[in-house]
Amino acid sequence: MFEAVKKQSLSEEVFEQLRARIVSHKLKPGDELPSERVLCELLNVNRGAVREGIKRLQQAGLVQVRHGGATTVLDFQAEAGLELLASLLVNEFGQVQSRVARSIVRMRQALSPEIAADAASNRSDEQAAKLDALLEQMRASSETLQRQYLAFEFWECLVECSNNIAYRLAMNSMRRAYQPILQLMTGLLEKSVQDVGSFEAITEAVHAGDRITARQCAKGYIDASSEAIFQFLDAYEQHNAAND
Amino acid sequence: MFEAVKKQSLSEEVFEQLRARIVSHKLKPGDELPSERVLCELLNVNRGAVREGIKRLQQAGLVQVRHGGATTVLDFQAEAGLELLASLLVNEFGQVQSRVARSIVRMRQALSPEIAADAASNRSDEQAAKLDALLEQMRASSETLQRQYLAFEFWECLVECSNNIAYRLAMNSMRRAYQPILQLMTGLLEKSVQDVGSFEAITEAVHAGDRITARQCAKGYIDASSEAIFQFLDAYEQHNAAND
DNA sequence: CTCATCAACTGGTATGATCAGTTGATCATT
DNA sequence: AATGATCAACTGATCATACCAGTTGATGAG
Repeated sequence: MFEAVKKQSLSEEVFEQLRARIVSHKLKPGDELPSERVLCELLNVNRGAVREGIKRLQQAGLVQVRHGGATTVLDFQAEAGLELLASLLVNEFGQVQSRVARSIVRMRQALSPEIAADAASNRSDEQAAKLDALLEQMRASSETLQRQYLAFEFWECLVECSNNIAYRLAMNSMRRAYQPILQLMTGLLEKSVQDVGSFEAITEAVHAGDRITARQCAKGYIDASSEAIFQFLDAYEQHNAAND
Repeated sequence: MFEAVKKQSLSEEVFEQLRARIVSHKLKPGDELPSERVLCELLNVNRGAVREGIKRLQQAGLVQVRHGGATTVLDFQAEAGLELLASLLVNEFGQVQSRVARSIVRMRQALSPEIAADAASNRSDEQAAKLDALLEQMRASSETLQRQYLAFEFWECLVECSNNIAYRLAMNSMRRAYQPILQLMTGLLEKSVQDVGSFEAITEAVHAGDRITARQCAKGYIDASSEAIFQFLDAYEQHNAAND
């Protein structure tokens, strides 16, 4: 019903504005940012705010700062890390970039079977028990939305089972990217979420430590769910193309 | 021969110190950072420097800042993005964390075949030509080290061919992590790098747009190379365990 | 016990001065 | 002409000191 009022600090605003200009290529790699003192004037904020915003750009791999020289824009495709996905998925006009969406779904599709396989090899007993608990909740749940959340939790848990920190961090980055548009996907994933059987099969294989079966079941599930999204994106692209 | 002298800014120093304490769990999730004014005293720097450092921590997903309240440490395993890998691979004493190394190699192993498959589907003609050029250089090259660099370039190019921004950003994050210890791996990868045949087969499949073959060849190559690293890590772990 | 108030924290913003690298023009030396 | 010193004019980096704004918990009136 209610939601927390958004309040953005000045440095965040600075970061956002510059980030948007960079990812939209209004500022191209090699371009030089205005000097901090000039940015203060342009954005009408104090220099500290500008510097803090730039520090974040630097941390995100979007700019290079050199003492004494100008701050230059980097090629984010070559330099930035996976967390930039969240910035790329939705463009400046609020439209979902279908190419980015495809990329995310595709990467998830590529990783999921291997995550399940590693989960089967590496899970601890408590982790396996947690999978069981989630499965039980899924069986008991009737609402689609809740089921979807449980499905995501199930995957998070599988990632934890895999004992692979890279998988986990990558999933964090991907989650950050699609979280804001999750409600768009409800209904789209309805069919695959109702398929509790796949989750049961995966859980069983993970319990048994059966890599092969875990991988296979996960692949079956994730391929179907990915395909649904790809088809939706096809339609979405055609719709956008028609409105040009 | 020569290398650029390193110089670290104060805010970077602040960031590094806090980051190290967080990833080493000296500061646990939920812990509160000292107030900015206190940190100034402790670190003997200006408050601006402290704030800039904290902005970077915030950007990295390591802390949560609340106006009026204390800055709290987040659970980086649950919150941070993939670029944190670089911070995790080497611990505070300069030792490589083999669990993290395994994670990286495993993720690379999981992604590479799919990258090759997508490259076969999506490559442009110029990208395919670039693969050819790299392959030619590899054939001509005799030094192991140079070959290794070319091999990495080849993979970067494949990622570019895949037209998948998520793959690309993920690879950036992983590269940042292992780049600093690349020289440790020379020799380890010697055998797989000398195997130009695999690269030829992948290139050919990508040219032909043959997803299946591209995936298969890539898998063959990456599995062998990963296996070599895993065996090394086994030995490395036993060596470390023996010295306890 | 409830609730308003307020003091004492916390982070956020503002200003202005100064330190410290970088760059390019200038000019004397070779 | 080539080299290297010097200097002015940028750039970012650091500092000190205010003050604004949100949070928290103790205090005290009702």
